Amino acid sequence: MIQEIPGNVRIQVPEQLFLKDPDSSELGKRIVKNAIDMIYELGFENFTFKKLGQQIGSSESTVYRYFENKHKLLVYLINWYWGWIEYRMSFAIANLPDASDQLKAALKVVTEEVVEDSSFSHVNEVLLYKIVFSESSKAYLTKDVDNENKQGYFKSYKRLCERISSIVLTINPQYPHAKTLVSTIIEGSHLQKFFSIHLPSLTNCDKNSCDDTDFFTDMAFSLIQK
Amino acid sequence: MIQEIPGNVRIQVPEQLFLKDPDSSELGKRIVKNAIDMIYELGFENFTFKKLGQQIGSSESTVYRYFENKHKLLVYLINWYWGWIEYRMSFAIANLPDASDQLKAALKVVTEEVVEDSSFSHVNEVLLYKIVFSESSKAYLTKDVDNENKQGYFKSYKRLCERISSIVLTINPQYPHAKTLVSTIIEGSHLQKFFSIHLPSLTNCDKNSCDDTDFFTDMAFSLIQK
DNA sequence: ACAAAGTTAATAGTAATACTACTAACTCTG
DNA sequence: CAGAGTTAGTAGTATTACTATTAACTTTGT
Repeated sequence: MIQEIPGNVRIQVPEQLFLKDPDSSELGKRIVKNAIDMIYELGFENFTFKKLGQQIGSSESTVYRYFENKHKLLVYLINWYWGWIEYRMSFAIANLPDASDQLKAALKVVTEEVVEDSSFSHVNEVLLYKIVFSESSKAYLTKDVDNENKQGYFKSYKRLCERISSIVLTINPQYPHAKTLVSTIIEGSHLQKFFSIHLPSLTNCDKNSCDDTDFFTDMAFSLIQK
Repeated sequence: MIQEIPGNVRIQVPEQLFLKDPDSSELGKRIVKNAIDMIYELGFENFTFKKLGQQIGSSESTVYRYFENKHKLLVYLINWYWGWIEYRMSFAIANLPDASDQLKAALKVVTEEVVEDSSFSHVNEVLLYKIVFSESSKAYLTKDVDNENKQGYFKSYKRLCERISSIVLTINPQYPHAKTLVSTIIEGSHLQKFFSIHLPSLTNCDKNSCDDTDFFTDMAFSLIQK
């Protein structure tokens, strides 16, 4: 069940990722909405600003007025996604007094498949989830990653990992691999989802119900409690 | 310690990945050797056949005679890498009667950093390892993955995972997540290596001694023996 | 020995992509 | 309603991925 997000909340994205805030105009929102549709349809490599311009009945350079290049647009989308996940996680763990319950709830939000569009925004979260698990590593697997990291391109992701790691450390302050564990779980869960669809011989997950939440939750607690 | 590979052994790569076997000529070997150097130097995105042609004192189209495009060249290199790893793994587990010892040895080969060039071939394994952990997921994260999979582009990788999974199942035939566990470990180990260098806040691994073999070995045995 | 056949590699392209400079038009402010 | 600022479209350029053609060299059969 996806947490309903109230109308007065916006997912914040680091402003160095856009030239003009796509959230500030109708055209900007259409750019983001259609970018998600098209990256999902075509894959990131085959997606171009020219095609996007055509799709929104405008021109290539219009898109360039919002985003410097398609790589930054991808990074923008991924930051939006992690911001959204962190928001949902905050709700999921709110008022849970026990750290183990918090970790369970957090891992559920992070590893569970997104199947429902929360429709609180112009963003289609179901498609964005599919983009994230099949394209998001391209955001950091570049030669420019160190520079981009310095400029805050991965802020949202790092903050989310940091928050979950701190729950782990609440459960066991002596556990020395909290960050390694959390990043392995988050990326691993996306990987399994991708494998279940495209390379099924590499996973035990089923295409239709890739339920790896149990697997990764079990992994976390087995390793922490030692 | 890297297993010395005798001169009469060749790492086999599926032949649909090249137009002319680069192992069959001096020029082909120079193409592969320099491709590894340049992909490492420039990153896969900035690497082009034109630049490679210049590097080897030849032309772009010469490279095209060996490889259909740069994506296939990357897939070729990655298949070579996994073929090489499987070869080393075979040696590492040979004559070990106990399945748990076999798994330990296999995970060591798969997760340990490659720091020594075995110099049995024209391939620089240290650089190739760096390419694999920072570029290899681009080989399958494409829109054409299903088709490429059918054509055997990921053969070597799948065979390696299959072999390690079967060791897991020897230890515990009831364990239902053998394949998920193995692919999570292999990809996770590369991810941690990348993070330790470029996004250190996402890992507890150290840049200089990213020793995640213990972490992943512990993970495997904790989950299997339940 | 040497013509025919096959192999190899360089030249010179094309189409598509990523990105930019410039200009026209519209809008907001005093 | 003049002038400043904003927005978006046209028309480019440089680079990239890839291909068609041709020239030259090597091998093979008689």
